[in-house]
Amino acid sequence: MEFNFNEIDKQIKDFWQQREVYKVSNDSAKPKAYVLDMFPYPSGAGLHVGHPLGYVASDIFARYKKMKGFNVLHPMGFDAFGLPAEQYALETGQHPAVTTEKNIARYKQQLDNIGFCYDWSREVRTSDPQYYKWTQWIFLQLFKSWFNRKTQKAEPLTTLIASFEQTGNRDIPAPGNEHFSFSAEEWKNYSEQEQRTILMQYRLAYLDHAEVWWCEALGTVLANDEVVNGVSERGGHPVEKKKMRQWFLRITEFADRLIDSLDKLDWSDAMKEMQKNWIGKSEGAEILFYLTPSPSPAERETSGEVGVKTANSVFTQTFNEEVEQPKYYTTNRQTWHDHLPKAKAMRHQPTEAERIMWQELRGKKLGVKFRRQHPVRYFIPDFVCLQNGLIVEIDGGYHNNPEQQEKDAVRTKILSEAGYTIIRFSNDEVIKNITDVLNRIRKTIEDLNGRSDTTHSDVARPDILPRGEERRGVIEVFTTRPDTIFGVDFMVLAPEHELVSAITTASQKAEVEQYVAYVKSRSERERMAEKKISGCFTGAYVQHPFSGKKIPVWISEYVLAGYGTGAIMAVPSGDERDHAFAKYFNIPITNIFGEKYSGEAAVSDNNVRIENSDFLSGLAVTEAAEKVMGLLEYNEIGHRKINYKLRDAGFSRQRYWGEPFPIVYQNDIPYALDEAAVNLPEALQQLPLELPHVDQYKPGPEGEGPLANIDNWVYVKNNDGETLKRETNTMPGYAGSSWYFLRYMDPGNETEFADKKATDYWKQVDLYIGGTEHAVGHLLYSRMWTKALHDLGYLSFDEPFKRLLNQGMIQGSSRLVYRIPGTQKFVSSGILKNYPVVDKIHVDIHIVNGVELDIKAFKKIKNGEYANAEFILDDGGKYICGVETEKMSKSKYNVVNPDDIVAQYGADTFRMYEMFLGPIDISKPWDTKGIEGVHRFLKKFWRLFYNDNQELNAKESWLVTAEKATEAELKILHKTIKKIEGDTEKFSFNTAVSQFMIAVNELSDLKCHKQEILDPLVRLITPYAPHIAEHLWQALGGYTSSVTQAPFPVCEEKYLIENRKVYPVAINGKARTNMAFSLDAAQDFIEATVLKDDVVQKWLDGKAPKKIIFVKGKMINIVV
RNA sequence: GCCCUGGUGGUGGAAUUGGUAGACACGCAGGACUUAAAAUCCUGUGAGCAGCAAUGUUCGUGCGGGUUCAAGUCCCGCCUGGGGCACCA
Repeated sequence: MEFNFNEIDKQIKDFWQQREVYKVSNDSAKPKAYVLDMFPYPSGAGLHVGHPLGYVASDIFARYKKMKGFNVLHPMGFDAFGLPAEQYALETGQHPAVTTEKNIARYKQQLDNIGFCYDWSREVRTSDPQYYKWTQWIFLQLFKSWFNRKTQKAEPLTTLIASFEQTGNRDIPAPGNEHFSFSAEEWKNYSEQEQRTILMQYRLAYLDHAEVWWCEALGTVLANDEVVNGVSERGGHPVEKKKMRQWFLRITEFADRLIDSLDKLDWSDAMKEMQKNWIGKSEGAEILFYLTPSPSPAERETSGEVGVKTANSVFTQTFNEEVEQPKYYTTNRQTWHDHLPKAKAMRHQPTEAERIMWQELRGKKLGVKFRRQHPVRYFIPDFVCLQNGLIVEIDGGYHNNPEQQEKDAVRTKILSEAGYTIIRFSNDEVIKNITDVLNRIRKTIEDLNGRSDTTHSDVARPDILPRGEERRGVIEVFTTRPDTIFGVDFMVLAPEHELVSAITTASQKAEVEQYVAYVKSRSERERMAEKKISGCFTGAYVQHPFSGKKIPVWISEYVLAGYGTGAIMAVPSGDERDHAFAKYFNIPITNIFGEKYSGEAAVSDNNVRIENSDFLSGLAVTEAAEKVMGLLEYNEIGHRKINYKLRDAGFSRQRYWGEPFPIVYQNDIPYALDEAAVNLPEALQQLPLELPHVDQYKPGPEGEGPLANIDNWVYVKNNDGETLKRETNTMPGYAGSSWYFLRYMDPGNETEFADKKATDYWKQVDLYIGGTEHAVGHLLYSRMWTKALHDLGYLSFDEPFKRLLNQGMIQGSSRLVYRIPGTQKFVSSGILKNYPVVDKIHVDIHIVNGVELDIKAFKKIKNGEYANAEFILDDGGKYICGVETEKMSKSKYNVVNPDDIVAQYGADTFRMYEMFLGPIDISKPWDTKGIEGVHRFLKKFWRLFYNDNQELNAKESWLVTAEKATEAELKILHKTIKKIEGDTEKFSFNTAVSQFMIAVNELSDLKCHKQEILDPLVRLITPYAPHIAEHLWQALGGYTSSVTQAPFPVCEEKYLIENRKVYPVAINGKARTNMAFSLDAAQDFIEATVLKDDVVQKWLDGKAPKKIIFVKGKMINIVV
């Protein structure tokens, strides 16, 4: 009987379906295993051969675990919201729900063709209202929660509000707005609107502003993907960045936990590395640099610290130009605001010495007005007389230690540079001899009054900073190398930094604006990848906190607004990009590395000593950094800071086909539908908030999504008759995919996203298989959602995927034709070198035979766009296409449909061939050649059971006997069981397939048709080739159960024991001969025997061996 | 640019993790069966050199160095393919 795979596939599928062998129960005495695939987006192109690679792997593993006695959850579903369906709707008018439904039906059929063991009763679809009801619900949990940094957990907002009412936010700074503080009293006095604005700064799902690509011509917001070479992909229209109000998830608060709990996970190091790098934790310091008037011509000439005019005419400013002087206060407004509460607190708890001193100074007792604990610059000195710039400080006894003195020296220096005079007294002096102290203060006041030119420029106390006003007068930078602070030669702000327009001088204005406009058209990636250096001087200067040097402030696209503070201190001698920038713009470079710095390249080595750096000279990098950070903190001009590359996740899309937000706005303040404050009718509070039907998918006004066009949906009336506005954005693709693995556990639940009992039973996904293209995005978001749900008490675990296996991508092998630009002439790839400039055009692989183009078919495609094409053929008279390996996608016309392969070779061949292609985690192009080998193997396997002569019927051709198996046969079987089990456990599926081939080859050679061998062999191959296995299993025993429920065979070591080993014998590491020895032979005996060997003798050539290396069970090496 | 990952015969890949490089397949060549084809089976197949041959011998895992008795595997420096870089999923 012939191996008729098509018939077998069909029969076996029916057999499984009738018996519901894949139905999974949440109630079982067996141990559980959860094996999950990343669910697909059902695209219009259908499933291609790349998708099943991971699915086959997980299916094999799931089946294997089942046979090993586990209750296995192995579900499948669809990530059904997304941009392509909406694009398609825009083009054709077909509703995304309709096309999605159609695509899903096709996907399911394609998946079933391959024989996966999914329990379809657990299918989920993210676009199903019964599913996204819970996506919306989880969103609201995030909206109503905050991250408590003390407990490192998400908590309901109620705990935050309780804390505000008790102590204000002094101990709980708002993420990203740490300077903003209020008291309990103030909190209670805020209006509801103000309170909600504050709460928004804490919510895990919050509103903020962010830039999106905006295309005026299309009237829509575009995805990065839709912007190609700086213009829209559709139509090639210009695009620019536009700020819009968007939802965000505060994933940054979870950054540390996302890093730390990676240790608990069984993921590849590469994957963990990628996640860590994405989160990008780096330790360093934030440092304040105060703006200062530009240096005088004299300062410029003598210091030589400022660049001169270059070819790029960046220093076009003339030296005598009047630069607008910043207005000086004792400190800038921000610092004042930051310090005032602290100063007040200090006033209330004076030390004994301070109390005595204040009694003597207050009320102009010395003739001048003193203030106590009054912020000046970065400090809060004890007593200040603003009239003549005198500061009186009282030090504790600890100021005698050298470290403290050094810190104070810096403080004194900064204040002196600002024009203040500082006198210090110790506690003892004040307490024991206040008269003497006061005399000295009087004397100093007299001296100062006698001085005609009081140089300190502070005039008055500043107003308290209004809430929300940005920091002015100071540039804050983040650096990971505070040790290099004396090497700072210039500052660079991101062009979109909020201070840029404020600090730019009149003469630089035009140039800066031009540069900012240029950058606005550039994507972040372009900016990072750009090798060409560009930038622009703002005309502004800041003052170095330690040296007082005046430092020019530039802007450049290599500094990104979103990272750190959006500003850097540039140290050309220590940073490659800063170095290139300084060289390009001719900015003088300060060398702080001595001989290590050649003048040609920045010193990237961290194992150096800092030189030419005042109090840091001679220190190693880490010592210097510590010292600087200590000084910065003590003097309040900066602080240690841990910075993350990770940004909060943008969570809105100006699109139609996604989950609507269960949010309404009242007076522009967002509320959850069910919040009492907005008083919506009961019916409007219910989830799901269904996506309304639309007939048009055109974007709404002002870049809003299509939902904004539906007035009768957007505007709702509450019970008080007020009109509220709905959120018109929808959620992004990753919303639904961030928690779908939970829904599979309890897919039909109407009252919860999943029953706690179900999540407690299935817990984490034991094995998650998917492509590396999701390495960061999806996995990071899922991890965050799981953590949040765990913290809020809904889950007992806080990591979703215990073990992760990344399948490599199956790439397409694209075919290209080359057109001479502006013509209809196509050049064969063989003679391409004669035509240096050509357009590359993808052609459908189905009209290419190997690499030869079917010219007739080509002329017919695209409605005859190429009907008149001419071809410049190569010598063989053929048109040979170019070949490129790239992602398999519809747009590249390189998609191979698994259905075709299954029809031609059967599902089992397809499954095993995908596995045989190579290691699961390696990317490889799809290539059908070689599939014959796997198919032949299955036929050969079949012939162990049946004579495949077509004329014989099943009974006549049956070969299996009840004969007793030989030692040799048992050895083949058990070695195969061992290898398959080991390979399956470690996902080495390609070598497992090859072991099956070896076993079948060997058994065929032995003409083995014995049930004793073949019965376990059939069970062994079941996970890999379930259809043929089921058929043979039924034929073998007429079993009533399915082989998929049979036990996996067990390897018996007793058949595998070897007592001899053929050793390779090497001379100087090169194998020269083989010699067999018993495994328990003594080393002496082996060495002696080996040396007698003819071949060894020949290579020894009479010389005595220097050394003999014998590794038991491995090899023998003789060193001559 | 940054992060991750790969590079081994004509091709896909294997190599117990430092111990005989090329398992298992594809392809190709030769042969058997057949009127023929398909299917199946057998033999050979990294390259060079020597030899009628058995065989011997040198080279060989992207490139250049290094460590080691021994390197595809470890270290340093390059070249190069692929994936990701936050609105494709």
